[in-house]
Amino acid sequence: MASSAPELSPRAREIVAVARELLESEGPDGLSMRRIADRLGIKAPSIYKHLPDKQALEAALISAGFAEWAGVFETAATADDPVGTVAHAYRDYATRHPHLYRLMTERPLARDRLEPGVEDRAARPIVDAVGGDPDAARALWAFAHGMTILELNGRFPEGADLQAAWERGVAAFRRA
Amino acid sequence: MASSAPELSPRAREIVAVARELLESEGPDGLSMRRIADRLGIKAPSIYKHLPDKQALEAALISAGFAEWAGVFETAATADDPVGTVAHAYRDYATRHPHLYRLMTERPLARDRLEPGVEDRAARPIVDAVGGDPDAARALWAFAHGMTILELNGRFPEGADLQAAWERGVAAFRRA
DNA sequence: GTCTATATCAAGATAGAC
DNA sequence: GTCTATCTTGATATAGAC
Repeated sequence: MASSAPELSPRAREIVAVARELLESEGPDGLSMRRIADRLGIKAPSIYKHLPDKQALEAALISAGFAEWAGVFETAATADDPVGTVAHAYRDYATRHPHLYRLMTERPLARDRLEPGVEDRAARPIVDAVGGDPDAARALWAFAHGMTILELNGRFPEGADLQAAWERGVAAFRRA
Repeated sequence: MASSAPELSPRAREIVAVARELLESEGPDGLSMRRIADRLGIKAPSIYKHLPDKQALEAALISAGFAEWAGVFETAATADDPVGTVAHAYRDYATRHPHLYRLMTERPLARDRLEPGVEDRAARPIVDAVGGDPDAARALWAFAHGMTILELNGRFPEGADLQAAWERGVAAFRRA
């Protein structure tokens, strides 16, 4: 049996909130126990009285991100053009939260430390958007993630028309 | 003007060869100056007599990877089903060299330290495969990279039929 | 071409006092 | 709930002798 995340104390929640601010404003280097403690006006070891380790902190941030995905995608999946709207929502979220997006997607997931069910809740609207086929949903997700992360990494050529590339991919998946 | 990579001495090439073995067999942790030196039977500082810094080492590995991509994709792009064949070649390369694949794709590219032209040579066959449209090529690349890196990161569910997901995506891009 | 010694930095985490 | 002091680990890189 997976263990799943324990409830967080109010103080732990404050710490997670500060961690998120730091991650979003300064990137992964901001997400160190010392930097978080500095921002809180305490010392790094004190954090360990409220959270067992750094993974717990990251898991809380990732769980929150998935919950936000679920909300955004659920709305998008009910639109006239579900594939295009979900893709747009995906890109929009990643653009607004690039560092959190990386944290959520760039490494293996410690699923047993997440809030139970959040990952599935985030995924379901994408399956719905393509009409219920999980294989098609995975392909669409791969396209959206690839566009997103390659753009975040500056991997497309200087003058590339990424809007056009998104539209090409979305059109392909809309048809299929 | 970008500076581009200087020629490597024979000894530097030996170091790069060992670095590649270590990267492929042990992953990114194997790619440390100390581990490379150990394998060569020398001390880490000695490496700096042959290569200016670690970035030079990585750039050499990445340039080699792009050159290999170019070779594989050029063959694939001339097949009956260029989109499917290029996608298959892409997945196959990443499966055989997962750690090098990560090194090549997961971070911003230090383009001015690469062997000039290799990146373009690797990209051209993909553009050819989709009939010359760079936007479509970028979308196809994003799909292939997304499938690849999400699989490497263990992000698809346990029993997911990834072959089916690849086929779904390829079919969509073949049509478009 | 290689060595030793060292600089520099930063990270996560623990023990135990208050 | 927070502190100080410390452990442990790891990395890239430089100076200068041989």
